[in-house]
Amino acid sequence: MARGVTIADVAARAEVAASTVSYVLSGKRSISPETAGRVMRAVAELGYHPHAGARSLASRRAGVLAMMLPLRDGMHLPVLMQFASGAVTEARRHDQDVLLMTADEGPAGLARVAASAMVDGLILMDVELRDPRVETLRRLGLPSVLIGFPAEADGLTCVDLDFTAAGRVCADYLAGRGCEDIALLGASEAVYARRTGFAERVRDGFLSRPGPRAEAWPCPDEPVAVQRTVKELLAARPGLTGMAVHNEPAVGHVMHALADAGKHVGEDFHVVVIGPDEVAERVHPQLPSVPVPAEILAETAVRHLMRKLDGLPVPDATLVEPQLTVR
Amino acid sequence: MARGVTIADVAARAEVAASTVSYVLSGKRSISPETAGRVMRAVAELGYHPHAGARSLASRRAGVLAMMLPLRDGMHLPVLMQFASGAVTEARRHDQDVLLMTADEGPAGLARVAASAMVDGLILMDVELRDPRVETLRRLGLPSVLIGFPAEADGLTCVDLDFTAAGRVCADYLAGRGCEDIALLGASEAVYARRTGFAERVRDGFLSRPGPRAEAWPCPDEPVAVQRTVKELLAARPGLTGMAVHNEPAVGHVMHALADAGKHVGEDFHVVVIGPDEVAERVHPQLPSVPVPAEILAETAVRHLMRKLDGLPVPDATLVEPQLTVR
DNA sequence: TCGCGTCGTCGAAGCGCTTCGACGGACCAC
DNA sequence: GTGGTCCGTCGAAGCGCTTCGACGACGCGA
Repeated sequence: MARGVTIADVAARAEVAASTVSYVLSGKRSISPETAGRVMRAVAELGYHPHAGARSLASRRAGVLAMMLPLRDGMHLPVLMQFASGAVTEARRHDQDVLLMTADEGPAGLARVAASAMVDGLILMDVELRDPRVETLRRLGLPSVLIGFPAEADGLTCVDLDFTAAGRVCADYLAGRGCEDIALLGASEAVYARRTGFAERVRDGFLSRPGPRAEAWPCPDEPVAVQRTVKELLAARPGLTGMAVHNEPAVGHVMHALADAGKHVGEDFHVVVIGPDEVAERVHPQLPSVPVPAEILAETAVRHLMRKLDGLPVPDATLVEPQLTVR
Repeated sequence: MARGVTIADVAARAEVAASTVSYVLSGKRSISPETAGRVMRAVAELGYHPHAGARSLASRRAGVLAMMLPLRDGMHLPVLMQFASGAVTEARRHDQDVLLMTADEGPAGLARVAASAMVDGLILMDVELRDPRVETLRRLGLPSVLIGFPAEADGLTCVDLDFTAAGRVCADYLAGRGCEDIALLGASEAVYARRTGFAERVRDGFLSRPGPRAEAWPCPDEPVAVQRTVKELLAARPGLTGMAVHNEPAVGHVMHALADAGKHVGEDFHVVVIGPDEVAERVHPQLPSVPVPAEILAETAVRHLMRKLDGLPVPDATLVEPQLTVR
């Protein structure tokens, strides 16, 4: 491989000054069409790509966005991946690259990438109510967008699924199937205790719908416990005909327990999942679901971040509408 | 936020030349303990982090690895995510960051990051037998490690699960449970047709075990088709008592079909999954599985890549041993 | 005593790019 | 014709770092 084509090579070939090449490429000064043409041709012929380091040094813009993902537990892996994929795709549309960080780097990691001018902005995923990274973020002044809402969100740009609406959509769906007695099988108690954010909001939305009699139960993750919980729920509410499940690992076991209890899902009993499509597709029968729209969230986050980098205004809070997929 | 602490600030505070600071930090020349101590103290007090762009410009090392993931179909999302996570974690141990790229950028993307000196090396995931990126990679001479094996792997560094061994492990497991008549329910025909790599290898490994009577069937992904396939298989092989399933979306439906056919999995019939833990855990009963060891592959890949960057020798091909998880 | 090798440190020269100020030349209005 | 504006282009000055060569100071053997 050649020792790297520099702007000087391009300039020489196009018979202009290096600064002219720079201006052609950035469009920051007007250049005559002939000159620009010659430059562009030279660029193409030489396969020139500006040296990222040099560019970031001179222009104080790295062309890179950092994305910090939670990597222990927390959100569901496929969703995370969709998110990452969506973010990269959208970032490339803005000519940015994406640096992947894991949450275990914590606040120090943020300080590091900020101080080293390695990235221009940051997307922080899976933000918890009391998140130590948020304070660091404020102090660093690094432009950022959060997925999720911390307790004190003032001055921050946050994006998330409208979980309240998601809960309501599920209740609506069940009501629409004629259910008059429904329940939400939620996350485990631990989740409610920890990041008291979306789990509550789903519940509130679910319970807010006037009409059917509704109730919310927390639900553990382990197979046996799931079966027990379902059994108890059915015993406590004999008239139950519909259920929303907001607990991915439990879905398969819920279905099993319902079958054991003699319920025919899709016929005399209705189930809707709040979770990824895969989960809802891989049980029998396949279920309707309200997934976290990871791609949309990612795109929105990147778009907002780019606007901030360009000094444009963005809304503080953005709630994305849930979409029910019927199967 | 301050306008960035530079090496000059550190030098001033430690009362040495900037070059001395640089040498302390890189260890490339010997520095007296006293001086080094003063420098390190200044670094800590000022919270100095070298400017990544400047460093890469001057040293021709970016401190960044690129990771190119397939983002349409292909590998299973959670595995990809585990992989990404493992790679980032391992990369940080070597003081490297990870840039995320998607395969849709294709060869041009490789050329771009290579020419812009944005990254020092590359990890290419989910390499197919005939992969257009491989040729570009050869031409660019960018140090790289592939996950998967292309048709012509000479001169490349490749890492992958030993799929043949994985197939054998499954056959072993079933034989160990006393099964004398077993089958492999594999990927859909399309997968066999496309990236004729691991699907075949699993099959060969599975069939290679002497002992039980064994056979391999391709299997579609759609619920109904899965059920039909299982039904046909059972009809064709009435004595069948064990099955390995190498098809993630199908697992749940296979279980359903087996139940319909009156088989009691875990008792008179045995099933083992080649796929992620989640899939095997979320059916009833939970199944033993041989997952793709994403973290190990990622770590191995990063480690190999770092060795290449340091000019050390690495094996051309590395096959990671499969591990069976019994539940 | 002198010369020479070592060690620790410094200064300066880039790395490749952006950006600022300047400078001809063309064009316009008077 | 003269002066004032643009317009398109250029040259040079950094951006913050690494690295090379040099240079005192010191210790050693002759």
